[in-house]
Amino acid sequence: MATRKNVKNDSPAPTEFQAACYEIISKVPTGSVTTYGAVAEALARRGFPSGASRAVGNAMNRNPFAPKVPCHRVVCSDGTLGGYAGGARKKISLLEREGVTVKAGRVAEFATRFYSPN
DNA sequence: ACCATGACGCACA
DNA sequence: ATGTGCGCCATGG
Repeated sequence: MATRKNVKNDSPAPTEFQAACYEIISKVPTGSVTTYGAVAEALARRGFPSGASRAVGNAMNRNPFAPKVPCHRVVCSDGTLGGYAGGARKKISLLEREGVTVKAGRVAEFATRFYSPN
């Protein structure tokens, strides 16, 4: 039985940053959405550098727990969808399936749907 | 240790 | 309202 350290792991353990991201996103309720920037702020409150919205996107992209972790509920600050590892189409499906309407690549009633993580 | 990449955000024109 | 450019941070090679 090879020791873990000698085995090449396809699913590397998440960094502290990523773990924090996933934890935060997990709190976003069904039917609501949050933004990369909002998550970044929550991270800042947790001691991480502020303004890491882009890094958050990176973490989502590498999210090994998708769709366990609802990363599809994370959109851009202007209400546009942003990206999705499974394809934009997929992201839209998941959202609408949860009651979130997407119109012209943008979340309908964005301000109302928006959820601020803590 | 350095350079390149990317699911962002914001200011400007 | 739309498009372009620049800045920011965490990762991977």
